[in-house]
Amino acid sequence: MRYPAHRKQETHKRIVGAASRRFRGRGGEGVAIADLMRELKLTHGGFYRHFDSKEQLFAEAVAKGLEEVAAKLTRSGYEGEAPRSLKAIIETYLSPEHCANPAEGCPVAALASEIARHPRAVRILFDRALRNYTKGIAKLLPGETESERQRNVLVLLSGMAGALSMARAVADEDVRKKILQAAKEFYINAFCSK
Amino acid sequence: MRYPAHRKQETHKRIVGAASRRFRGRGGEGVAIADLMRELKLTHGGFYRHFDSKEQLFAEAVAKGLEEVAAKLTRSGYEGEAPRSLKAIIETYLSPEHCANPAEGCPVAALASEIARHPRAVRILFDRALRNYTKGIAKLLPGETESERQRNVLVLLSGMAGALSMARAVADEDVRKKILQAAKEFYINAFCSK
DNA sequence: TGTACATCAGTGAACGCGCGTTCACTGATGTAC
DNA sequence: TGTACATCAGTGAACGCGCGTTCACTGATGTAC
Repeated sequence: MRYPAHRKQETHKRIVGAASRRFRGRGGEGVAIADLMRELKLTHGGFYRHFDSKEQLFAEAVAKGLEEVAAKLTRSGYEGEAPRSLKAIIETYLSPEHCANPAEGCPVAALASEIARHPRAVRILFDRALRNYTKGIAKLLPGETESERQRNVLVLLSGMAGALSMARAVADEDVRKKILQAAKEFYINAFCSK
Repeated sequence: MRYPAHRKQETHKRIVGAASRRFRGRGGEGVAIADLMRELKLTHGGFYRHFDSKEQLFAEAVAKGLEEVAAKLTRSGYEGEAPRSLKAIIETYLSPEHCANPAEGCPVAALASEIARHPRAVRILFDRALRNYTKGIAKLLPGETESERQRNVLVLLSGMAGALSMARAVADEDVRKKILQAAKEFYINAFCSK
C-alpha cells in the first residue's frame, strides 16, 4: 500500500534512530536487521527501500548518534536543563550513568575501534559527523588559536572515550569507578582551571 | 594420531598467539575458527580439544595480547632495544606504526568497546591481564603513593587507547596525524616533565 | 627388552542456525485526463 | 469534480552463505605387563 507523502522520510528516521541505539548498545554485528525492523513494527523486506545495505545504515546511525550526544552534552547535564560549562560536560561524559548506558551514549566510546575496520565510505561520514561533534565543544576549551582548541578537543574527547570504554570493559566495579573518577579529575584539572 | 608429550601445549600456544593477532586486527566477529586453524595448518575440528568455545579463546587471546604489548612497550621502542623511559613508551604507543598495525598492537585500543559486551568471565580475565599490563608502567609514572600512580596509569593508558582508536577510525590522514601528534604532546607534557 | 592395549590430538564431514539480501506481490495514495 | 492508472512503501517467503559446534574415526606414542 502506498503511504502519505513524507511518510518515507519519517520511517527512514525511525530506522536510523533505533539502529543508532542498537549499534551503540550491541556493536555492529550484534544488530540484526529483521529484529530492528520488528522493533519498529515493520518487516525486514522493506529495509532495502531505505538503505542500500546494512553498512549504509551503520554509517548513518553513527552520525546520528554523534549528533544526539553532542546535543545532550552541550545542552545540559544529560537529563537536567542548566549547565553547559566544560566541567559539566566532562562530568556528564564520565558519569556512571553514561558508563552504564552505552546505547544512549557516545558512539566514539562504543564503536571507535569497530569503525576503524569499516570501509572508507563509512569512515568519511564519521569524519564529517565528528567534526560537527567537536565544533560545539571546542569553543569551551582553552587555546589561543582555533587550531589549538581543535587539537585540545581531540585529545579530550578521545581520552574520555578511551576511559569510558575501558571502564565498561572491566569486570571489577571498583576498578570501573576508579577509572571514571581518576579520568574525571584529571581532565577537569587539565582543561578547566586555566 | 597421538603426538609427543608437550605438543598439545605448544599447539595451544600457537592457536592463542595467532588468534590474538587476528582478533586485534579484525575484531571478535571477524575471526573464523576454521580460517584461524587453517593458518596453523590444522583443521577446525581439533579446536575443541583446546578450548571450550570461541569465547574462551577470545579471553586468552586478549590476555596474551596485553602481555605481549606490555613487554614490547616497557622493554623498548617497539623494535629497537634501548629506551624504557615513559616518554619513549608514550611515543611508541602513539606512533604512526602502532596506529597502522592494530594486529600487533594494544588490545585495549583494538578491542575495549567489544570486551565490554562479552560475558563476565571474559572480563574477569581482562581485569587480571590489565593489572599486570599497568603494573610495569605504573613505576615510571609520577605520584606519591602506589594508588596515585595506579590512577595515573589508568588515565594515561585509557587516554592513549582512546586516541589511538579514534585515529584509526578517522578517514582523513591529516586528522589522524593531528590526533596522534596532539595526544602525544599532551600526555608527555602531563606525565613526563614533573 | 619386547608386545598388546589404551589414550587422545588431530581429521574432515555434517548439522543447524542466524542473518543479509532478493523478489514477486499488495494496495492506498497521487497524478493525468 | 470524477475516474483510470501508475507508483512505490511495505510484506513475507525464500535463497544462500558463513560459521560455531559436534561427532565418529585415525593412528602414533605412552604405558602396563
